Amino acid sequence: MNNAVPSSASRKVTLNDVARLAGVSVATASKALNGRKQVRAETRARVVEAAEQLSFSPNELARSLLADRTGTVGLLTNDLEGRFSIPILMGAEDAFGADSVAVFLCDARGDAIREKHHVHALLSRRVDGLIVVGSRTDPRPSLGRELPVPVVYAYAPSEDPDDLSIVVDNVGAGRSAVDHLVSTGRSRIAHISGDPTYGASQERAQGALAALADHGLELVGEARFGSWTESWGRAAASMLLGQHPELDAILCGSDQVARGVMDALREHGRTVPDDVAVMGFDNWEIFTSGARPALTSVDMNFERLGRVAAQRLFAAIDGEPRSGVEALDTRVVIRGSTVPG
Amino acid sequence: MNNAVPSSASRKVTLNDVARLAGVSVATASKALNGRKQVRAETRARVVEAAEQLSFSPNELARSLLADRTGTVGLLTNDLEGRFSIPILMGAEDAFGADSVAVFLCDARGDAIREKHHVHALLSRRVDGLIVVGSRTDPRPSLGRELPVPVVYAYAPSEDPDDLSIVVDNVGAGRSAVDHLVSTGRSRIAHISGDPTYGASQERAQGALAALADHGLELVGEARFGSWTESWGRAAASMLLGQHPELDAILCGSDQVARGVMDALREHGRTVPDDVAVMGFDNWEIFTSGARPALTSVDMNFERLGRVAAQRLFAAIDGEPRSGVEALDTRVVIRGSTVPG
DNA sequence: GAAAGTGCCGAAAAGGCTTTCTGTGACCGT
DNA sequence: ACGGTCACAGAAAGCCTTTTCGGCACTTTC
Repeated sequence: MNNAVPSSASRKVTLNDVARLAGVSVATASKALNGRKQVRAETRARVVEAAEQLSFSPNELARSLLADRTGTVGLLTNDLEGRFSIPILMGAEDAFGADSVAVFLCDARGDAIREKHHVHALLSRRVDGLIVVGSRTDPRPSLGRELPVPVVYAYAPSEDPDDLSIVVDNVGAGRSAVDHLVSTGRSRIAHISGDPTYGASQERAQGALAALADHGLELVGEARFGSWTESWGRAAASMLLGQHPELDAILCGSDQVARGVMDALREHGRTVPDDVAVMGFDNWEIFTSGARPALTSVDMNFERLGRVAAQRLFAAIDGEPRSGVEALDTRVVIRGSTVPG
Repeated sequence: MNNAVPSSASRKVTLNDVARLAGVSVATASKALNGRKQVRAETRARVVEAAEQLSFSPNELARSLLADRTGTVGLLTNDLEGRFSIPILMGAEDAFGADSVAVFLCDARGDAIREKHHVHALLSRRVDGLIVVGSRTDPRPSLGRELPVPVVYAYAPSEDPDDLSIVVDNVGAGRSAVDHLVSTGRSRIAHISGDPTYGASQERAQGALAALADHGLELVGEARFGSWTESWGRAAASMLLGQHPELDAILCGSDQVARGVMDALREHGRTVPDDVAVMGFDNWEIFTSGARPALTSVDMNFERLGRVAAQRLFAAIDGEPRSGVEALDTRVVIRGSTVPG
């Protein structure tokens, strides 16, 4: 308000300042700093020193305006407090290699209007590409084909098969879970999953059944669906134990459900893993490590998902678009709830 | 490579195109679209229609270059997978009102080098300000006073008292926790906290002791410190119950610890809340709601923290800087683990 | 009926940078 | 000594938008 003192901080040093200090033109200064060839070594040195002395940092805005590339991508999520976007974001950050690219993060909170708004805001800031992260694995509407930048869908695939989507192989995850249980000698395996309206729970169950069939086995009782909560796990496990006391393993739809299941087992006097093996999905560390014993779980490799999505986005930006759904495999993390010791 | 077909997407429509289609100059087009006064209504309408027809979206880069404001802030965190940055980010997004401001998110992962790098990258993209989120409540090094944009520290305060830091009032949180327990008729209160090297655990304990003193009470036994884990909670509670079976409440340093404590209580045949009340800190919903009964906890109001940080940052950008540490109060969320029913 | 005022529009500059193109002097070959 | 390279530096255009300023055609005022 009162004076124009620039907040006592180094104000706006531009290439012009550098050039003046080095006694050259801006053109030469630019070329010197960017390693262009048409500059004498001695001149370049002078410019570089001037730049350092002024701690010059080029204005990326101006640069982007010219280059028509901002080195910026938008990450549009619907799951900010959730489990998926954050590891995916970290993977993406890794893949981008923080040098060159920065990530704009927006949360649409499941609202299509807000999503449109964010897309528009991101585009007007001229992001080079978009990653869209869904909150569940079910297909989601495409942003459309008319966007001026490439888009990669992560976790939740796009409904449009011409888009590129990177997802988790939930069927394979179900298979590998059963494979693991069978490999530890279990044969009377039950399944308590989560919310039946989620594609993830259906797919995991489907994979588990397929694997059981491959091993010549059948599920103990029916697969049970409820919600992704501990209390559902407890309730379902209690019922299950009453009806099928012979079971020797319970495959749970998520780590949270598994925690509830383990609680119920303990209350029923069953021991884990000697008597009954338990495993979950997601490998959410705060749940797996707090369990007694620590919980075996299928890791969804979200960081890798983020990395792959970022790589694909890069490729598309560089003119190598792909389309279709790419499913990434998962990984069983073995802990005490399935193997003793 | 081969052809110049613009990826089958609407390529780069500029104000120039709009102006040409509307039959006016770019200057007029700009004024028309920005609601400036010096344009006839009829002309304005023509421009607006042309803009819509071409689905024109102004290039924020050019605009920012001119205005020397980007409508962009950087959020620098060290806790991406953790508990704090995300709600803070959401609060900040809220406060900014997604219209005008977008957030660059960077994770320094506790590495000072990486942090410097990110700061530089954000500054070269000309963010209008920075929010720095720490991973624990202990003071952290300042980014320095020479930055060209305002900085607000959130959760972890800056070591430099001339910086502005927004933190949680952990002492007050400890006080209000004890106040709640006392108000439900408890008088033999024990405290099992987390990692003693964290300022948060010390401050919460300190607040709890002060409140007890105010009520003419003393802690049952000593405050016990360990780690922020369920297993520590179980172990500590078992010991505690052996030494002080008379206790009627356990205040836990975090919700995770509280979960462990509740497990131990159940195994010792103690009931919650009738026999022993339990409460935690953080109000991490996945822990509080899974507990039996649901866990009373002190909510740290992270979203509000984010909102306030964003508001202060805005004020600073607009030339109203503050400094010092601003502590925000917390809020007890009462559930079944302290009151029956 | 001339001077002043009004309403609307466009030319041009600005913002910081990169790139192309032009220019200059040094050096080469003949 | 002269045309031709070559190495290097600078002028200027361009990216897209906003804003200032001047201009133009009117209308109002005495």
